[in-house]
Amino acid sequence: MQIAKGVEWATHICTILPLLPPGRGLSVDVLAELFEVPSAYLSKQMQLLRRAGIVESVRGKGGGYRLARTPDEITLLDIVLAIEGPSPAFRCTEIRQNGPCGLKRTDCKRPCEVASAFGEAERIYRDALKARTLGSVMQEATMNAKPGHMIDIANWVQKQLA
Amino acid sequence: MQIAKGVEWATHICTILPLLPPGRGLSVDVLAELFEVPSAYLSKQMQLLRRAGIVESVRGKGGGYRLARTPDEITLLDIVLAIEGPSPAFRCTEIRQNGPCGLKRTDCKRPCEVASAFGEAERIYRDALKARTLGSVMQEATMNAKPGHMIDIANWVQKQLA
DNA sequence: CCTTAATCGGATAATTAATATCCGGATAAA
DNA sequence: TTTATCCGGATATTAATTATCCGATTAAGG
Repeated sequence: MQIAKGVEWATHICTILPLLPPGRGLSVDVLAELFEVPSAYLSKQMQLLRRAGIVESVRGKGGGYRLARTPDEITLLDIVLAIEGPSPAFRCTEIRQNGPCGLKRTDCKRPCEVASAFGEAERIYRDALKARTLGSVMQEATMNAKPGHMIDIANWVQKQLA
Repeated sequence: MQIAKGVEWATHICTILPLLPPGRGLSVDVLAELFEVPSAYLSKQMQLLRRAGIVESVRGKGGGYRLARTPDEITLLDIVLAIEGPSPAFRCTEIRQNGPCGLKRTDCKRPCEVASAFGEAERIYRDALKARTLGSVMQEATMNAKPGHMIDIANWVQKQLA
């Protein structure tokens, strides 16, 4: 069970975007350089974030990406769902309907108990991600950061805009 | 993020094994037939369960697999860890150390806040799986099952032993 | 002792998912 | 018009999952 790398990238990037002056955006190339990730692939991830309404894009010269909502209105679950899609991690293949003792379709109105159990755990997982906002992650990161580090980033970002 | 199919198979199989007479085991071929899953691959999954101490194997003629503990002493987390291994789903690649504003290794004593947030959600997920025993899943399945279905399975299993 | 039925574990192949790149088109600023 | 940027489709590469095969070992039963 692996979470896509794009989730890590997207989350870090979303913690950086609020450092921008209002109305401006950061290009994919700048973001890719900031975190040393492949630009063409990152571009795909940013498009997923945009379709999910987490970031918005400005096309053309001087364009780029910026947050579409405030960090407090973005949860980690939003990011996971944007990058990985909505399908649950546990895939029930209904093997209870297989084999010599398999149940008939009509006897399977209720979900399989095994699938239910894993589904419930996954619901709890998603609730935990839903309860964690980007804002709270940023706040924690700012508190723990080496003094001046956030300012360094903000300055570097500013320089890229010119 | 996908959970291996083997987790589904293993869980269903572990709910069947307690139907065996004490001291007997079911062969991989019989188990594979019961659920219509590929026998050679299932064999690998059963070996993983054995190494995790969830089932025990008896080699040679008349041998097979049986539970190594009571269903109440086996949790869904045990099965997931046995099949998927212990590594967490979220992989932190320390991208905070990358790029022009990257932190130095020595400034990264604490875990990254992004990784911590996802790690905490995963801890909650695992706790949920740990709280769910095979016994409780079996109990629920028995209550919801079509009357006589468990007996059908038990009878079919008996027949295979002969 | 020999045959049969079973697991064990290593090697390997096939399939699918994740990661990554490229390019032509659209858009907007200068 | 040129330049910088996102958009989306196509495609390639790499890794993970799924699957198979086979020789070795073990144990039961005649």
